[in-house]
Amino acid sequence: MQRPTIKTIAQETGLSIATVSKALKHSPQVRPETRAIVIEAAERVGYELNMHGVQLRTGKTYQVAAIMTAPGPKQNEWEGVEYAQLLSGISWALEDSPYRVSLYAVRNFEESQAIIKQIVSLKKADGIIISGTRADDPRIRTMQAADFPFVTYGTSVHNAPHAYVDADNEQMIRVSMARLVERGHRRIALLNPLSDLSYGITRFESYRRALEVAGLPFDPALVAHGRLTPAFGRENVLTMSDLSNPPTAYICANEASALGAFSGFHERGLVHGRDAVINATDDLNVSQYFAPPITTYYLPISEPSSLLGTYILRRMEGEPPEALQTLLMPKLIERCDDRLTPKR
Amino acid sequence: MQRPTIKTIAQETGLSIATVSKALKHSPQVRPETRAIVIEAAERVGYELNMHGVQLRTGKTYQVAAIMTAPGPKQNEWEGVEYAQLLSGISWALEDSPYRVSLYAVRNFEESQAIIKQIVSLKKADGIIISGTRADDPRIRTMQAADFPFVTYGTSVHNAPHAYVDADNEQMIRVSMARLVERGHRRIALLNPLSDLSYGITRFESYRRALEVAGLPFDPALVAHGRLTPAFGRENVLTMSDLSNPPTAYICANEASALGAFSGFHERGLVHGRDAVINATDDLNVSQYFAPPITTYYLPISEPSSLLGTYILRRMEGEPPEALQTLLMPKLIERCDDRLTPKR
DNA sequence: ATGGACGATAAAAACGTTTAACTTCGTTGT
DNA sequence: ACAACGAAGTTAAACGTTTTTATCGTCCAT
Repeated sequence: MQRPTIKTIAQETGLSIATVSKALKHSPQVRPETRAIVIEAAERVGYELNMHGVQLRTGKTYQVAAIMTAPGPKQNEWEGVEYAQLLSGISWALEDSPYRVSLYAVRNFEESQAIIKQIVSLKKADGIIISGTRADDPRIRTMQAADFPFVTYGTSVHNAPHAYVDADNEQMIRVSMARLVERGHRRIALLNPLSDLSYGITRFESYRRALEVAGLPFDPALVAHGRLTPAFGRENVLTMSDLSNPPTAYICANEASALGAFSGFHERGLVHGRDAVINATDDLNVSQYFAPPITTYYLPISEPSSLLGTYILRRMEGEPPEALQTLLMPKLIERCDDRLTPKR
Repeated sequence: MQRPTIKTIAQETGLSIATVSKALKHSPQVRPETRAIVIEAAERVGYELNMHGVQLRTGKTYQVAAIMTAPGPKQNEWEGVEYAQLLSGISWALEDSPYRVSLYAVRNFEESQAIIKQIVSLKKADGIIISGTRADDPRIRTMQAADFPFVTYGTSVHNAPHAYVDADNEQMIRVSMARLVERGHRRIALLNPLSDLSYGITRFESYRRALEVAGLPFDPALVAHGRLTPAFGRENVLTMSDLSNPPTAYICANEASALGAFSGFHERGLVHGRDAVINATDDLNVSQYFAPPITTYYLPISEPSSLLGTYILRRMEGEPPEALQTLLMPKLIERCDDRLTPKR
């Protein structure tokens, strides 16, 4: 038995395939009674739309390309693990649509640039979702130049307005800094993402402004930029704690670097809460299991990811990008007082 | 300017589209000189194969469905994070092929079953990769009944032979147990995955056999089955350490539960290496950052994931499943002596 | 010379859908 | 009474491939 097509239904009902096609997509050109007959026949024979025919005819792919930057296979560091949840969130948001998530794993920025050019020029997808945006992101320019629907996880600074979802890094750092200063900290370290990433810049600028507001000096030795692995967190704690005037607080940009920071504490014999404290941003709800649990800004990854999904759908429907911009404020979860208990 | 098709090349060269098509796919029916002309013209006009035409004509989708079971969006526990690396590994393995990874995120086993039936019956992909296999897995039966190419991450017990990749859980537990027994442990806890998962059963059976070999009694109170979240690790340490005769070693099935176990240690005031030790399986190389670092069996996730990719390719080419079965032995990384230092 | 085989290319059909253009027929307005 | 119109369908073309079948020389054996 062959799989039924609209032709099958046409024969079954005595109508033409054109009418069947129109009936199935609720065209006003076909009478309700006729449509009912078609629907009935379709169900009876177990008809399912064959996307290949549609794709060839319409040129639409019904694919949303998710570009995932992950370090190469040799790189066995704990990085980018939140992508799993991100992808599933996007996938669920598209669940009731005809769109599917098509995965493009790339190793670095250049590759993502090349892939995006290819997707855009060869129309390998109808929409693109990217992350790891830069302040001035050439990929965004590529997609905008081709008028190609896309949503970014992360903002950009110098690009024309586009659809995005991001955590409110500016506010997060501002609040975080004020809270630490209020608790007596004067030397606060910032473990930041790579400095070409947009949110790295946002966080850094917010940090500097917060220092100014608090009347504290800026010390470049207390700021590190890098790939947010545990190794990064560990190494920076090791070097910064060796300073003559070491930090009493570390703000880590994610849970991986926070874990690494703990490892550095352990190595140096530092006690959390006595010698210094660690605060982090966490979207996997994992830092509650650290020993001790730490204060975090928690943004469940499911929120931005489902937004990314719905935004790309709406963007592909033609909604203007300005209407599809959201900054989400992570929730402060205070698991520590974060005041240092004086050594005695 | 329209995108060039084989028709464009046909006009350009004065040949028919049939000849062009054959030339491009290296059919022996076309003369080398003719082929050269076609290739030249194709490059000159910038021709790229339009997959939609191919798909409609041949019925092939050039999609590999990756079924990813992740807890629902409400469930904000750290679980399944290794999927990110797994997916990128698969994606890279398919890079030089015309195949793409199409992501299907599901919330539970039943959903994955439904999705697979759909993919198989509606030919929404040419191959499927699943994980979380059960001892007797109905999804495997579905795919085998339809003679549909697939590879599993994880073995099965009662199903007909199929392509799979897995860690050698039997050996891993056997070696792990022998090592702990040798170091004086008599009460060894097993924090195991859900008992309907194939590797949960493998691990459990290996555990029981190892106890027998060592002449140790089996105590059901020392075995827990569950979703491998940090919460699971934590809770089991809390309850097991309250036993009148608590375990002196915990074998955790992944890094998430090991992290949770540490959290339980912290809560109960247990010191790693004095009161008990934690060993774990780790495929993200993260447990080296625990405080203290623990002994783990490390299998870089890139290995199984790239194998999954190449296996599904070979399976789709018609290679028999028996040739596509691999158990990978994780590498023991001893970061602790794991002998208890006696309290004094 | 004739017929057959073969090698190289062309013609045409097919995959399943959408959609522009056309037909048919009943209704409406004048 | 008749043109104009609208509603509801139909016809046919098109999307870009692959593949079966047909065509046309050319070469070779008879």
